[in-house]
Amino acid sequence: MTHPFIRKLERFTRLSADDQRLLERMAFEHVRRIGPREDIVREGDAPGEIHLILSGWACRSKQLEDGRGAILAFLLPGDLCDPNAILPRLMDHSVGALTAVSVAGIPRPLFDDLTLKHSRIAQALWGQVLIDAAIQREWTLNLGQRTAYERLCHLLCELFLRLRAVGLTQGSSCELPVTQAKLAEATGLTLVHLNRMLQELRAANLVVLKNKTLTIPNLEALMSAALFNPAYLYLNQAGEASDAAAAGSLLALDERSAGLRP
Amino acid sequence: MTHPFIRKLERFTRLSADDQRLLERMAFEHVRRIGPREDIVREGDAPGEIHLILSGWACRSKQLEDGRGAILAFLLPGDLCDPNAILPRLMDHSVGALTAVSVAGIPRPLFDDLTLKHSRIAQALWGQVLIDAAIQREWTLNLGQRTAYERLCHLLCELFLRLRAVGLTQGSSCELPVTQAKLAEATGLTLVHLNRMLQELRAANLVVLKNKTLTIPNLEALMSAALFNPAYLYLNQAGEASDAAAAGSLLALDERSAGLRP
DNA sequence: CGTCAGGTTGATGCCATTCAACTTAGGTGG
DNA sequence: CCACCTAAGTTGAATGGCATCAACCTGACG
Repeated sequence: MTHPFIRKLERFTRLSADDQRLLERMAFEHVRRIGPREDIVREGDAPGEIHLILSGWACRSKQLEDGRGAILAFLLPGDLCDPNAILPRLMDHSVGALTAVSVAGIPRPLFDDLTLKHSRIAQALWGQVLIDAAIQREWTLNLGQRTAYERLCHLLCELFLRLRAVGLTQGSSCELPVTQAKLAEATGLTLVHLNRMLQELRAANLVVLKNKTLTIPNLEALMSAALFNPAYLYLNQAGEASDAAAAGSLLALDERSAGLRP
Repeated sequence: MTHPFIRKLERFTRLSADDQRLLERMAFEHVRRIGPREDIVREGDAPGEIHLILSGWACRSKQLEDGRGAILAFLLPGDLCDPNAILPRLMDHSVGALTAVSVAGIPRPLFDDLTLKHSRIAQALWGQVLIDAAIQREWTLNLGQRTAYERLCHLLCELFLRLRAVGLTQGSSCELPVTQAKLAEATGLTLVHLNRMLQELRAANLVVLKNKTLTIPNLEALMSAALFNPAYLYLNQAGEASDAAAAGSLLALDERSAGLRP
């Protein structure tokens, strides 16, 4: 019974049962709980820990001096917050919690030791970094070339597929615990215009969004409206198309980390 | 007399003289020459080599199905073309030469051996990957939040500073061997509008651009117009503020690689 | 019951696109 | 050497996508 984040790490390299156990223990021995609008890491920090999201949503964000700011990435369970920290560098952006979040905050020395002795684990982690980079490139394309409408379609597709990959979907639905304001920040649109695009999407019957729950009646159609090509997510073929009902993994995750709360 | 790309790699970790020699030999034993509009790596490739740019300009680019496409990054001497290849994965985008380019195409087996035995080198390379990721994030912010005018300012600032970091500037000037069409693709603007922004920049006396040569009379002013914060480039303080005249490194690079041409 | 965050709607205007033409410079062949 | 061609850059006018400003609505909550 492997955890979602471990399955996610195995997208590249197979991890031995030993490696897996080690990772799990490491992660669940350093759980930290973070409230909805708190920061996990702040710009300029010299982070002493590597943060791995266990549950909840977070985002990378960066501000201009005059106050304008953007969300640069959404971080979902299984995602690394600060790969930068793997090599000692200051953060060039912040990571903030969008919902209540539980993260594993693994101290650098421990982490270094882990990756040094277990090259497979190191490799798996670097794989995540490369996927993150691929996603960032796709976002660049998104903002540069797609229309507002396509942009929103694309973002919703990506989030849904990424959630499904870690077993956080139920059929054609998933949680979307973010405000429209946040979606606007992520798509480079104003709140007003994002709202209008969303309504067009609803009118076209491409999405149902109510009570923080997103339902995609026809994923194919949404993907085609978004000009979405999932290659950049490097999902495994069959294995990751499973949802929570099949994997039962969301609960497993939450029970575990909750159990460790002080 | 170290090469620019080696100095660049040392932005994080110090490399031993041994490491440096090894790297140089490795690079210059596998030089490949590539013409102006040729591809270095193509989307979907399963690359057998790691490519390092020795001279010339290249770019990452990605297309949508309907033909729209964007430049996602400019690659300058010292940059890695396909960090993705460090772990075995298909390319999710293409890398094309913008000018005549000479690249070191290091075969994977050799490369793996190198990084395995010399952890410092591996670390230095991963550092580059992380800088690339930071640049990509800044581009996301650029496209999402900055106006067309600021966007162009920002791009020119970044290119100038990155070139200066590898000794490819002369005073306040550098080569800018790309067409306006390419700048438009990189900023998410139309060619027409980019041209107009460029003229505004000229009128404001912030840049002089003629014959593929960019001159920035007042870098401070340009940076301020761009809301430019250089932190994300992770430049060293003093060392990398040197230009070609001081370092004499551009010539060194070109002579070497040219000498190896078949 | 007031307050506040989140969401929705309308009117207006500007930034950037689109379409279309024209200029300039470099290169090639007759 | 000029005639022609093409890539690159420049300019004008009209359109439209998205931003801006400003209300107003809704439900949750103390």
